[in-house]
Parts: sequence; structure tokens; C-alpha cells
Amino acid sequence: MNIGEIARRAGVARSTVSYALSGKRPVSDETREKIQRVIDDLGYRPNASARALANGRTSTIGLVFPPAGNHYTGMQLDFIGSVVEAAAARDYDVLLSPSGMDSDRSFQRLLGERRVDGAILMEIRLEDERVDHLARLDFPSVTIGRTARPGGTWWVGLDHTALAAACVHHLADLGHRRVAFVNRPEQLLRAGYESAHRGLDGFTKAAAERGLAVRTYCCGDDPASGQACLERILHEDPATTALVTLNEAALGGLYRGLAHAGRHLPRDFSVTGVVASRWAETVTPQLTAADVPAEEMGRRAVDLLIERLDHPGGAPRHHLLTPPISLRASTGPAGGASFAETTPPAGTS
Amino acid sequence: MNIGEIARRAGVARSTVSYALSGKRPVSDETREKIQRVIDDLGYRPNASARALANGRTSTIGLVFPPAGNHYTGMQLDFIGSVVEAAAARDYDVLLSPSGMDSDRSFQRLLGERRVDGAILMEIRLEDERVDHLARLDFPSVTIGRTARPGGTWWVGLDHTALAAACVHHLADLGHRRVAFVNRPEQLLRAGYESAHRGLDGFTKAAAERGLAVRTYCCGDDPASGQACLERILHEDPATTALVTLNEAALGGLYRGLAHAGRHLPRDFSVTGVVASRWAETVTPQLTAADVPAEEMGRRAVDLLIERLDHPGGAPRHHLLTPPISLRASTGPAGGASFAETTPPAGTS
DNA sequence: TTGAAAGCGATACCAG
DNA sequence: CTGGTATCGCTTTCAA
Repeated sequence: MNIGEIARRAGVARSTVSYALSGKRPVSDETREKIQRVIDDLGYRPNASARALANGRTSTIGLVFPPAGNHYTGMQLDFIGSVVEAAAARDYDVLLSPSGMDSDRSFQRLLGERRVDGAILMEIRLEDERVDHLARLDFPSVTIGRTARPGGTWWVGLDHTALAAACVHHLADLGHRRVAFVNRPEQLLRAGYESAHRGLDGFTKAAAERGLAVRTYCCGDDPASGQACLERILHEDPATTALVTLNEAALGGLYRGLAHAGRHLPRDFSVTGVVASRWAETVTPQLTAADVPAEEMGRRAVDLLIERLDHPGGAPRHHLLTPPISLRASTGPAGGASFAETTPPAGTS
Repeated sequence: MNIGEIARRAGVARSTVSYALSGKRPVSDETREKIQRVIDDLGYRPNASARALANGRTSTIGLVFPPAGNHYTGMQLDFIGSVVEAAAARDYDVLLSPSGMDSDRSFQRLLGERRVDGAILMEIRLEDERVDHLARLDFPSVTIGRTARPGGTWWVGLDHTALAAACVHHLADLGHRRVAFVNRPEQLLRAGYESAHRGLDGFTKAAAERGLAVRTYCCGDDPASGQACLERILHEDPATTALVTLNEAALGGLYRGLAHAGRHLPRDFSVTGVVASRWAETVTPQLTAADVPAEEMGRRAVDLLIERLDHPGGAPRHHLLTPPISLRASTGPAGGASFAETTPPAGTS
């Protein structure tokens, strides 16, 4: 079923059917209705490939995120969901590409073969070859996260520096003096992941400002690593009374480690960090955290990209978000239990 | 940059370039190398729309899942991730479509406009108009989950009946006599969601077989609902000593409710269910559960679909999986505390 | 082993 | 207001 067949049955030219559909040229009511009847009868829908070939637009956006092997973090998945829904609302389809490098086959297909009109990139690194690549090609794209020098590019991001600092200040205000930082996996830090770097920076500087004793850790993206990491923390400094984390996937393990060490939240230990609300609310006690507004970020990224597609050559725009800390139940005043002096160090049993 | 330009620069016909690329016709080494050099020089990649138009295949599969408004469950997202990775490994792209009905715009675009070669459907209902629609059109598709009468269709599914029954038997073997069932939200049950129905069935029958006293509940897909649901359970029958759940998103809330009621797992209460392992391992104590093998299911769905695409007309195939229960730490013998008689009912404070 | 040309199914320009 | 036709970039048949 194609446009020629519709034209034949309606007794008009193919171009007339096309114009009746697009409205880009006036068509008499009579003709339009005649055409519409045929279309409804046959359930005709124009072929997307042909249309894309003819007018150079696919009405599809690419969503590029690194392959995760076994598991994605909840946050990554939240972004995917929000981007897809926002795009659907704007009548765009979303093509997924699990690629971490600009040389990945899937990445090449998306861009090189022009399968998409534009792309949204996730999991940005401070130095990101994918971003540079796209910028060089002047390929319309928006990043969720920002590189070291984001000037001239389109992005929506979180102010991880400020967020981590806010966590530190919150803990310092509560009287905590010895605080640990639980980051994403070391391999991601080394690879230059933005959130890991800026978060660490913000934490370190704010802690120095407040004169806190700190230790920083990298931690795998899973509960078992979280538990192991917590054991290390209490082993290396049993007097630690609080931690800040960016690692939502490890959160459950951190909690478990605390429970095993006999530390009761928030009485003798406080936990806070940067985590999407749905995960913060899953743990008990619920996590006091700067909530990552995944839905808003996905929606804004889509809006920016569509704006860029509709108005090529416009000045780069971006959104830097700094969500407030939501007070829940995982932080409390330090010293409630003076734990380190009344019990043996954990992690040694 | 198109195939004509490559042909011109290499001094050959367009068809020769095409054949050099596809290998569907012998091309002399000399010619091929000449062409390849030009291609490498210019970084040429064939246009996907043109190719799709010419040969009728898009090398893209559609992944259809219901719009979730605010949040997807972790399991849904796990499926998405696994399908995307499996497809990428087979050089297929994945187009996402958040649509619950066959009338959704996104659904129509995907199929009607032939944006995809085939589709994978998630969140199947016992009576599913999307599945019927696709079957009528003979559109290549595979479902994750199965309808009431899955004969003649392609699917990969979980034997929820057997899984729920296995949970019941596990608890009964441990001596539990009063057991609750925490299902997905009522609205999904009413809508006929397969897992909710078959799971409930399996639970009910197995419980009857073992002579257990049971209560069944529907519960919203979020921690707050889980907590509320647990309060109701203990309020309506304080002597309940165990529960089975399909609702992974509520799990954190169920645990919290138990903690608030002073029930210690697994000493005075046991929890088990059907949940993907990564979520089962997030909670403390880790959940003894039939692990949903999301990755395997996604991979198998992709394999089945590609098989169906490559060999049209083949006999329908399917995989029914029954993963075993992984013993972790959330279940234990009943009666360890004889809780109901020594403390007031929970949920009344 | 290679070239020429006819589609694939739309869009949009040029005429009338 | 409508029709005819070139065009998008690739695949594949037909001929040499």
C-alpha cells in the first residue's frame, strides 16, 4: 500500500495525496475528503524510510549510553525512560545505542548512516571523544552531563560540585567531623566520568573548608561492593560517623554493611549523597539526599535537542540544575553514640 | 556523500560499489581495493533510509512497553537494557515505543510506517489487543510474557504459576501456616496482566494444597505503597508470619513496614517472591527469591525475533523459563518468635 | 567481471 | 487548485 495506490483509487495525482496529507499546499475540501476516505478504508500510512529519504529527516533521535555489560544503574535507566516518554510526546521515536566510544559499530550506524536527526548522549566524561566527534561534524546533539569545557555545546547537567558540597555542609552542620566519600567505580573515575570527578572535587573542597577529616573511596556499582567498601571505611577509620555517596547502586550494600557493623542510622552513623528519589525512598531509613531529577533532565534534553533541530544555527543553550537536599531519615547529629570508643572497630570480625 | 560519488571517484559504476560492499556478486580484488580506498578516504557510510527503502528491511527492531508515567519498575528497565545489548550484538538497532494500546501514536508509527522489521512486546496481558493486532497482520513479533492462549505465537516467558507455587512450598516447608500474597497494583490485575494473574493463581492453588491460611493483596509499585500494604497485612492478621511478593518496586517498603512493626527477618517473619536478582540483593537481609533472569529473557526474545525475521513462515517457537529459588537470607523457620501472641498487632499505633 | 537502468515510496518543484 | 516529474540514495535485474 503506497501513495500511488491511494492516488489511483482517489482519482488524483500522487502529489495531491502528499499535499493533502502534509497540508503544505491548499487542497479543495472535496478532494481532501475523497482522499481521506480512501486512506481510512485502506488504513494507509506513509512509509517512514521513503519519507526520510525524500525530505532528509527521520523523526528519530538517538540515545547514546555506554554498554553496561551486566547491569545498568537505576539512574541510567531512569534517564532512558524519561527521554523516551518526552520524545514520544513530541512525536519523535528514540533509537537506543549502547556505545561508549565513537568507534562503536552502533554509534557509527546511528550517525554515519543517518538513522537519526540528532542525538542525546549520556554518561559524559570530562574529555569525551564522542562529544568532540559530534561537535566536529556539527551533528545536532545534547549531552546529559557536561565536559570539562562545555562552552559552545548544548547540554543539561547537574552541578555535582555544589551537590557534593551541600552534602558535606549538611553533615558538618550536624557536627560530623570524620566523613567518608563513596564514589563510583575507580575505572569510571579514571575514565574521567564527569559526576565522579566533579562530585569528588566538591566533596574535597567543602570538607577542607569545614576542616573535616576525610577519606575517599571508589566503589563498584553493586551491593556487594558497597558492603565491602563500608567495611573498609570502618576498618580504616572506625571513628568515621558519616558518609556521602554518589553510588546509588551500592547504597543497599552500604546500608547492609552498617547494619552488620551494628551502626544504627541515623543515631550512630549518617548517610547522604546524590541519588534519584525513587532509590532514596527504597532504603530504610530513607536516604536524605540531593534528588537527581531524572525525569526533568530527560525532558529538557529532548526539548533542547528538538529546538536545535528546528532552528539550526541557534546559539548553544544549556540547563545546570542544582536540586536541593531532601531531608529524609538517614542523617542526624553526630556523637549520639560516641560509637568508636565503646565498641571494637568493625570489619575485623 | 553518496554511492554515486564513490563510484565516480573510483571510476566504476554505482552497482559495482554496491556489490563491493555487500559481496552479493564477485568483484575483482583490484576493483574492490580501489573502491575501498575511496570509501576509507571519505569515510563513506551508506544511507540507512535509502537502503531500507530499496530492500525493504530497516535492521531495526521495535521494543514496545507501556508508558509508565512517572516510573518504570527495575525489571522493565532490566529488560530494556538486555534487549538493547542483545540486539546490538546482532547488529540491530532498537526503537523504543512506550505504548500500551494498539492505538497509540507511537505504536502506529512503528508498525504502520514500517520503521521496524519486527517487534518485541513487554508487559503482556492475558487478553492483549496489541498481540492480537500484530497476529492479524502477521507482523513478526515476539512477546516477553504470554497471553491466555499463546498457541501459534512466539514468546519467551516465565512460569509465574510454578514460581509462585514454589515460593509457597518453600514457606510451607519452613512451617509457615499464615501467609500473605503481595501482588502488583490492582489496576494492573484488572487490566489482566499475565504475571499478576498467573502468579496469584499459582499462589492460591499451592496454598490450598498445603492447607495454608492466606490473604492476598494488591499493592502500588512504590515503597510507600509497600509499607502501607504491610501495615494492612499485620493489622488484618497479626499472626501472619510470611509473605510472597511479585512486586519488586514495593519491596523496600515491605521491609520498612516490617522493621517498623518490630518484626525481625528472618527470625519472626519471612519474605520471598519473584524478583530480579539485582533487586533481591539490594535489600537487607537479601531476599530469597525466584530470580527473574531478565538478561536471558531479553537475549532469547531477540534471538527468536531474528530467527523469525530470517526464516519467515517457520513454526512458532517459545521458551518457558522456571528459574529456581535462590536461597538468600530473608526466609526462616516459622514460630521462631511466636510473635503474634507476645506483642500487640502492628499497624495500630 | 562490470555497466546501465528500473525500481523502492515518498516530497516538492515547475507548469498549467 | 491540481497534475506531471525529477529527486533522495541504494539494490538488483538485465545486458554485455
